[in-house]
Amino acid sequence: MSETVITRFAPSPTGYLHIGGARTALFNWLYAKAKGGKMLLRIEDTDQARSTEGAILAILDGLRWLGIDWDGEPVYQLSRAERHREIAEQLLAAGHAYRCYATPEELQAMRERARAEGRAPGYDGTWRDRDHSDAPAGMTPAIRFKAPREGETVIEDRVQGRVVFANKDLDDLILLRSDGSPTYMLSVVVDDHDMGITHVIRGDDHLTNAARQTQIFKALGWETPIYAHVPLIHGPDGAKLSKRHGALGAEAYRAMGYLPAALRNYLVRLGWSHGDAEIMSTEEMISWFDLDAIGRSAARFDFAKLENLNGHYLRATPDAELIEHLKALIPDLPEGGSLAAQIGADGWQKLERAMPGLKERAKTLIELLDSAAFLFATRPLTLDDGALKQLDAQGRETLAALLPALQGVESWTPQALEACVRGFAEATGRKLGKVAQPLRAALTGRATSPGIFDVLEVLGRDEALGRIGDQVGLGHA
RNA sequence: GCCCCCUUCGUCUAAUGGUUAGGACGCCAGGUUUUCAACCUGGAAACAGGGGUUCAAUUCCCCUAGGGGGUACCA
Repeated sequence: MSETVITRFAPSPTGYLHIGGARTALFNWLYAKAKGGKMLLRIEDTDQARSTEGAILAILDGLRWLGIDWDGEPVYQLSRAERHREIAEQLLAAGHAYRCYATPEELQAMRERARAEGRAPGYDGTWRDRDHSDAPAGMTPAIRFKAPREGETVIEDRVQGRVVFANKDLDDLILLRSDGSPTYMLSVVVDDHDMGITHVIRGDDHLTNAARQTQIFKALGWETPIYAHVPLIHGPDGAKLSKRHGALGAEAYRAMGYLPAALRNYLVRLGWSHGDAEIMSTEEMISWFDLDAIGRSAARFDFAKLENLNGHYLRATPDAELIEHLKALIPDLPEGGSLAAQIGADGWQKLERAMPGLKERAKTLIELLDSAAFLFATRPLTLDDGALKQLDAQGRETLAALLPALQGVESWTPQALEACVRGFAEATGRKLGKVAQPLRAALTGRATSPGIFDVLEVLGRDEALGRIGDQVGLGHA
């Protein structure tokens, strides 16, 4: 018998849902699902100066897009400030905290001095034992935690193993700012306790915090949650993820044309593995996921692998579903408005019919859209360099000879069209490629496209013959 | 500076006190082919360095180097 697992994802709304946060959310979600537990969402907005409404929305949207849901309503940490203050008072009354009257300037000077003397830059504990009556008049103090000075604090981390911190290295942190607002360190402890969090799965940038939080839990006489500190994700060059490379929000990956399922699959394999399994369904992820299989070293973000996975998921997704993804995506693209107009109602039908050939070749939805451009192009087509090369004198001559044969095709089906073109090639002693390539260029304006007989069919008799005519000088139709 | 964590092919990773150190992406070659993809076959590619422990270390221990995180009245 074991208690129900309750995890939480606790982003601070100072920016978008970045890739590291997305993976943390995914791990929390998977673990909760794997254990039949719950994942709660807590918005850590206690830094009022940096938290924004827009960031909250971006994070919630990002999670929804990724297909990660949470149990109950999100908890806004700021709304619990009263409770946090109450606990700070309780700590103060119990002698586990004290009032600190040091000014920011004094603290700054203290740090500089410590640095100059080669000591730890933490708070020196000036007000720890100093009498209350020494307090400067008219000043509201901050409340500091009276951290233990002797001994050590041990974290039994499910990922990192046993991590030991000497208490002398952990200084007296602020619990309540002088304006009475609670700090992150206090709020996290109180909220994790009150929300009944059993497992804290988060980035290993919080490892030191786990030690500090453990001390607070102990002072309060509360049981600590089980910790699992996951290594961070680095940029492709191994450096810390920054806005300049890789630290993009979920919506950026969406805009680049990645599928949520592909991103989930990619992310779950960053730092976690299940034998040789690479491509796995969400159900498989849930049934296989466990904390013990999370590695301890940081991973680099590799777009090439994400693209490969995305291509796989693109091919595996039903055509109609891809259409839905595209319809949702287009309005958010830079040229989305004009593109939507260009496609029109009739274009979506053509797109769906051409989808089997299109999705086979694309790595992202953006590529898919790009390769579908010929469907919506209007005559006469603009030819790219590759197409121009195919449509040299010889190519045009071939098309001119082929045109009558195509005009004579009774039923405009891929099968009939293929029979016609192959027959033409054979009869005139040409290799099929010598016919198919100029044809492709004339029909799509490019040198690459889905199978040429499918292209002919999707375009329809009139449009296809018109495009060929344009290239052999019979332009108009 | 101090504290903590990490180190297997270019990248994500598997495995093991004795293996030809496995898979995936990427790359190269070949096949297939109406193009491009996809697909198939093959190939190059790794245990950071140095000490120990041991009959035997990639695996256990120590040191060095390199990388990362933390060190706020941010979260």
